[in-house]
Amino acid sequence: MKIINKNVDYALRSLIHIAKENGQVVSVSNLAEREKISKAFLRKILQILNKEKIVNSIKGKSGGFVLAKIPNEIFLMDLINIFQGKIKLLDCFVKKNICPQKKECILSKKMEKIEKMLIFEIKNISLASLLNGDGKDKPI
Amino acid sequence: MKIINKNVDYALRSLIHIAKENGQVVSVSNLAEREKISKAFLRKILQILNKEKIVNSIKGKSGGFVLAKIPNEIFLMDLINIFQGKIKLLDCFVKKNICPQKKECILSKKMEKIEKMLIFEIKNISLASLLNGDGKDKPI
DNA sequence: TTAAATGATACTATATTAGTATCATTTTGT
DNA sequence: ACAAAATGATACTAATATAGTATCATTTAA
Repeated sequence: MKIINKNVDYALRSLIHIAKENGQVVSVSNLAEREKISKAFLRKILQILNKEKIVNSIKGKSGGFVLAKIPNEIFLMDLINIFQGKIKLLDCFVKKNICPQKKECILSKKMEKIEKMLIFEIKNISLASLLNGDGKDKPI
Repeated sequence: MKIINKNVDYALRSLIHIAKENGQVVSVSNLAEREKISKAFLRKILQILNKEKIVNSIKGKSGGFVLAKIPNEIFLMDLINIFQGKIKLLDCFVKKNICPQKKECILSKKMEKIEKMLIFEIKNISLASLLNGDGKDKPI
């Protein structure tokens, strides 16, 4: 059971790559070749990142992508939200209320707590912190 | 993006239901009817829980299932492991080492930390704590 | 003016999850 | 004795999500 899928994986690698170019335009061809990822697949991912304003695109020959934000304003959480949808530990429990004998479902309460904690932690992982290696994330 | 699937959902409901019967044998027919879940699907789930020694089965007419452990020795984590496999935030990052310029992949380190925390929290959610509503789990 | 890039979008393939069905065996209740 | 009601094992189908490919249109620098 993996939590993070390939879209997010590749998106993250791409962003790391682009960030390291320090503002220079990076094309999908370039990225694909250097990261050894299918070009067609990467294109789709970068197009989405563009729509979501994580990167900006430069059209035409010698075009490509640059970051649309500084690295410490790009979070792993954003990528997960974009490519996998909002994290929910469970769909059903809260709605279906599996412990109906209680005023409030105990499980759902516990889950909410854990969910919040998980989201809080992931939310703090910025691209910057992955780049510079100081392990520091943007304070809240 | 949901983290917990239907097998785990239904397994948990079934266990809660069985636990409340206080040692009385509960058949799948009974469970299915009362929880409004497909009988065939539930059967498969209970068979797995039996193999995994979470419940014991009583064969033959008026047979069914009882808990094989006391409720505070049954954890949500067990169910997730059984039905969804071990939780991993990522498969790929650690192996593929997406930041090869570093001695150790920063992302993978961060992920490991979060993963451990998540597992720690989930590990402590016992069936007992969902039943009695005191919110207390078995201490470690 | 053409080659190399992205934009939009439709399509296919694979894997996972969800759900159904069936035959065999066990065992209680009549 | 034996039929009914249960589980055991297992194979199968359906639906959904993930992964990956392909194509035509548009843009723009060389």
